[in-house]
Amino acid sequence: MRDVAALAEVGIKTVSRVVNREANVSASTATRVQLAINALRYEPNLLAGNLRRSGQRTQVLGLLIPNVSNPFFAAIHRAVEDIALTRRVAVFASSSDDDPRRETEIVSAFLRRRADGLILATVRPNHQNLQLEQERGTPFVFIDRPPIDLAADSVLSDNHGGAAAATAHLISHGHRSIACLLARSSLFTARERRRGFLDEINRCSIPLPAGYIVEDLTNDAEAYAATSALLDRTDPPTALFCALNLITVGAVRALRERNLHRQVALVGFDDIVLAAELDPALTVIAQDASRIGQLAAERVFSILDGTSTRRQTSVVPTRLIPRGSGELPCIS
Amino acid sequence: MRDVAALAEVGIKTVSRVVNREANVSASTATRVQLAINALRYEPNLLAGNLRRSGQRTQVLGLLIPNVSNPFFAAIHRAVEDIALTRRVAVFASSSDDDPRRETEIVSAFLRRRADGLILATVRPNHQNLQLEQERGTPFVFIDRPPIDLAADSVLSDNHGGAAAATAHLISHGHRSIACLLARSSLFTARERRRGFLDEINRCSIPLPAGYIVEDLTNDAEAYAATSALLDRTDPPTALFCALNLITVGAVRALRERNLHRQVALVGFDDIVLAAELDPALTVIAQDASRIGQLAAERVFSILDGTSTRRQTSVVPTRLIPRGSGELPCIS
DNA sequence: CTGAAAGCGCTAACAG
DNA sequence: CTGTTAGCGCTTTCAG
Repeated sequence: MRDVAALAEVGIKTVSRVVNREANVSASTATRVQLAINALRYEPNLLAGNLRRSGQRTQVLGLLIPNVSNPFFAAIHRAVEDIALTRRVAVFASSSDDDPRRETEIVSAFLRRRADGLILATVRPNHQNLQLEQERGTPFVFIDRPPIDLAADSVLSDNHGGAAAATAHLISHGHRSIACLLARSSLFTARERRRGFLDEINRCSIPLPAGYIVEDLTNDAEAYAATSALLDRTDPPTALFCALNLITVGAVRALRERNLHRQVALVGFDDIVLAAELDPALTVIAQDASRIGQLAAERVFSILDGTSTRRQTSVVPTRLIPRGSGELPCIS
Repeated sequence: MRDVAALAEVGIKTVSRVVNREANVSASTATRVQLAINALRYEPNLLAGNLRRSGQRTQVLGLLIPNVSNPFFAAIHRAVEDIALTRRVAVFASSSDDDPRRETEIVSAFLRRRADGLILATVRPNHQNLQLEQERGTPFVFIDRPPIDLAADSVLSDNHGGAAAATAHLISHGHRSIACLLARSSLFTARERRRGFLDEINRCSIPLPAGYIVEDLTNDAEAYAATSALLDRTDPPTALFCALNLITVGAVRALRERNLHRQVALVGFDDIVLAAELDPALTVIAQDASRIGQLAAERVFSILDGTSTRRQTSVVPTRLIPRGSGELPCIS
């Protein structure tokens, strides 16, 4: 900036004014400065500027998700990025692998870099450590999973409603023998979907044999094994509710291997690429990832702007997409 | 930091030493400082520190890709993140939507934030604007697509080899009537895959009717339409080479709609979730996205470390995964 | 082993 | 309309 000022033969503050499009610069001076900027290919140092700038804003958001390459969370990431871009804010996206230690490390890295706000899909069992930082004015918005012991904003999917809708859908097609495959029960989403499933099962007085609820599935291989075991029972289920996209993939593989994919009904949670091209096409409960990301980012900015009045928890609706696999009738 | 120093009753520089694990601090002083840090929940301001720190490193990388929620590029992102994490470097990931203007905007935002290095999947027709910045010492590594008129490192897939292998595979299964569906020809990858396809077609003296090469497909809907048109010809192809994951999705839909999916062979470029569960399962040319991301990140750091001797272009091999759709014999 | 002074590149507050 | 001075939070340099 000093070099630009020297070349344009003005004070350093005038350069600052031109760069920040402040008022009180004559047109002729402004063009002279702009010429110098172009000649020197000067890019202002945003970091240095923000150090002194009012509010100490860094124009940076931190986004913590289980995996940047998980389609659901990548879609959230994209939505956050789009909202941030309208305010010229950049986004740090990091993968926690659902590991609490890694999460702590990453959040600390965001804080060291003075991110203006954080959007977190957390796995930590508590969030007391964030309270002080929150009181200092850093907005925290929790997505997909609520904070445990911290009063903070959150944006969640309607996990309970979606799971209940999936279960009701299977029941309405005659099924009375429905198994449920779930992710790690330490995850809020897994517990909520379990609750939705059970509530509907109980409401309709559907019997639930021991072992029909399988929990703590972490990947498609485990889901494949669990589905295989279910199908090989003497009392196999006639329908499956798969409460996670990766679980659906594993279950489909097990069904196809036994040539049962046209007999055993299936509803998955979360939409998947090519789901419509399978035979039968997959019936799913779709989550609105874009909406979640959008709401979370808007929430961060409204807290930053002081527009947000009080803490909110938003629940984003899910949508049942019938495509075939969930409409297979009960044949036994 | 001043508050910590006051509480621990030491000089500010001593706090700095403890924070940065520098030598020359007595154990007793160190613990006193550490206690104060914990009490105040002090997080050092990395931005302020980097302003003066030698080398002016910000510990930040900028990653520009077409879309953070595209599975191929999201996998690259994840790999870059993992390499960066080992050096405590954070990653800005931004989506260009393959829009040159948006790309320019994003690159400039990275530069203003003084990213230590940039990894770019570019769509710009020229890169002269980056030359000065490169000479100033900022490492640029191009992924997926090489820079046009800038001497810089790049990490690419073996597009030509993969496309040739796909084509040879179809030919070896008896096909003599093969259509090729391609992405925007402004993209390096599309042109290379076209070249691979054509080279193999010519090498084997396979006839190529007019219209068998469809270019500039941007999404699955366009691919669906283009495939439909091909299949409705009086001389329809017996095999398809789909040079992009989204194109494969659209083509599969068109085939299934006509109930031709078990007759017309198909090889796709890029692997897809559920590809193995389709009927027939999809034969694809898989790219090694993780490897691309890993190599690119390592390259950035080796330039930063001064370890890299001279500019390199790495070509990451592709791999043909036969699953069924590419092995359908020619029946006409 | 410890701390005071200077300064990274920029903006805030004020004076001309 | 323009420039000067101080200082953001930290690291460097150098003197105790």
